Amino acid sequence: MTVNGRHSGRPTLEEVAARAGVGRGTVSRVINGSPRVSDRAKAAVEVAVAELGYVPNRAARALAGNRTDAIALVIPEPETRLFAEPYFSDIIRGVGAELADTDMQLLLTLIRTPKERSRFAQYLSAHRVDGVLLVSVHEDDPLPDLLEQLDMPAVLNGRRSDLESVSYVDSDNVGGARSAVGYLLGRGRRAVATITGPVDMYVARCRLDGYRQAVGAAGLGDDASLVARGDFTEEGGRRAMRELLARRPDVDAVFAASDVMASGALQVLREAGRRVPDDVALIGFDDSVIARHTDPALTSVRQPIEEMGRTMARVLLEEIAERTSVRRHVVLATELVRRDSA
Amino acid sequence: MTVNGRHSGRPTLEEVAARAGVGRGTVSRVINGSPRVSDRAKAAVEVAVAELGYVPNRAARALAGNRTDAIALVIPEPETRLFAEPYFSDIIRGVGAELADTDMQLLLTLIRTPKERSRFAQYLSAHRVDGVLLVSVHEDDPLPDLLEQLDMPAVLNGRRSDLESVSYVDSDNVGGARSAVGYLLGRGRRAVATITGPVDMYVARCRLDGYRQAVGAAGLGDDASLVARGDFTEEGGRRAMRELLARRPDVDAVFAASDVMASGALQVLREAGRRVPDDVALIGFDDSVIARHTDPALTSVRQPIEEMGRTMARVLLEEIAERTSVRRHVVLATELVRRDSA
DNA sequence: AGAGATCGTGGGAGCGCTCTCACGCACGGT
DNA sequence: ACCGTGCGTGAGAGCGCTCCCACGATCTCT
Repeated sequence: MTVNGRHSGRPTLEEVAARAGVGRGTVSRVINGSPRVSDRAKAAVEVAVAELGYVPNRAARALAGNRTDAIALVIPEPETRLFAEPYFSDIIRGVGAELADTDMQLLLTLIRTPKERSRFAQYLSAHRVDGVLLVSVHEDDPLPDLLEQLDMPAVLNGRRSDLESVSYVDSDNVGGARSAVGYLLGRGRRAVATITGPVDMYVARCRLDGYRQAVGAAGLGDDASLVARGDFTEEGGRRAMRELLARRPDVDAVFAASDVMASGALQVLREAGRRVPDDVALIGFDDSVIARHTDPALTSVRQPIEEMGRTMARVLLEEIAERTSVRRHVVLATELVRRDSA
Repeated sequence: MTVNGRHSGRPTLEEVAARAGVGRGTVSRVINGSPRVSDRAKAAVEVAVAELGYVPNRAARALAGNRTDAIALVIPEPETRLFAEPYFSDIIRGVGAELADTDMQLLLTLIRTPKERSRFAQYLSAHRVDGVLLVSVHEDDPLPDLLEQLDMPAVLNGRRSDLESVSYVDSDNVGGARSAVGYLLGRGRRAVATITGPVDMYVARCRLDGYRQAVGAAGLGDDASLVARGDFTEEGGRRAMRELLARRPDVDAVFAASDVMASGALQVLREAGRRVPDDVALIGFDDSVIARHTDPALTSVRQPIEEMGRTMARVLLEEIAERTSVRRHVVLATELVRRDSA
């Protein structure tokens, strides 16, 4: 049941050429959108392509053209679990949306063991993708450096530090934290505490910075007794909140650097008999599912995750297209989503 | 520059062969694990491969071998949002784990528009993947039929009906619902209601069936006034719960076919002044993040999602390996996770 | 001991593209 | 009229692999 052909497969370039009455080269030019083709030839080829239902063979193209038309989305596993839940799918949604009109393929690569990491390095040097999207980079992650060294187009989601050299797309963690704390201060709260993430994570430091900036801008001194260290887990949030309550019984607002920690803090506040938001206002970060389901629902800082995914893909495609290795750094704005907890 | 000289790329099969002092064919046999190679030749090749850091060129292999060593994970978009959030990442985690020791690539394909759907169909007929993993099939989804028609190895996550012909991996929705309801009955609840999903979804019907089986087994009649229809949304859960409360003020337990609906029901119960679990016991389904963060935390039926992902991948690989198209149907057990709501 | 069967092996013939080059042909300028 | 100059074009030469066939060497079995 092959169209009218002798062999049992998909039509090839050659067959299209024969049908259109042109050479292989001309068909190739039309397929790849080269301008140096006469209108007549182009039309003929397009007809033949349509009639035969021709679709280029990716492998052949990759082999001849020395490219792959594929990019990898790399996810270091340990992270995934920690993530605010919709994060992952939102990033993918964004990347997918941006890639939809391209014929780039999206390869998913999970890395959870050192073995898989080195496997991936090998993978990269075998040039099996045209570019890499790296989610949730750690400060001590060697992958970005490897990517840079191999001169492989790459875009990080987040960055390792202020000095990040590899291209990245990040959300404005500092600004988000600052506006959350600013909001609390604006509502007359005076003893505004914060529960931080692990301070060896850049993103945690940024949120703490934002807190400090807002507090400083309000003319309040930097009071260490209002800063408790968490670790982005619920239990960590509980612990930090207990600490805060012990140190500063007068606390009237808390900015937690993640919804998960805020959720933990909320439990402790309730147990301690503090009403939220009446006695203590509470703001989280991430605007995750959790935020909508706690009682009261959490006011939280939303990151434009899907937009980040889209931007990452766009930036990567640009970087692949122009072969120069100009780094791009994009920081997207966050948004304070007001609910009931503050 | 490339003919037989040192070119600037990765080592090729040919170079490995030269270095090992054997022919191209022999190297290929070693690489692909063919048994018909002498130990001596095999050792020599392995040394050469290691020394040169040889990694086979995927495109060349695909072109010559007429396969791709890639499978697609297809996600119909409208669904994704509905999903209990960790679902998606858990499936991916499972698939990834199973694929880790293979050199199969995982391609992610989002389908959100009819245009993308037809694009994907074309993609399939161009044979760009060796197999397909299809998440969250709808009953009227034409994709599985297309897959079957193209004779493309495929595994569904869930099934369209009892008569599903394509291979699938599903969780035991009927059994999960039955055990949840059985648990409620076992604790002495007598007016056990259920909030169903949309009845045009197979999974929703299964959970309703499980409910009916448990109620029937307890010798209680099938009481339509205890069945309220939801739609897997929170608002649907609220509406159904109000309905239930109006019809049966004596209701003392509710089995909701999803955590999201259970969360909605919980709000209505609280507003109505019913204590959970004292007055009304409540069980959800999915064991999602939400379940852990409501107050009280939801007892819920857990699906082994990651295990489903793993199984899907394993089944697909088998199906690709043996070219026969024997269908496989795997149903994995669920587990009742007891928390505070029942 | 001879005839087959079996094994390991090398290398030719592609797989379906892209790249490149050289060939016409139509122009413009002189 | 002449010669460039440019454009559109066809086709050869690979890209790096797998498949397959044929070859000699070894191993059976009568």
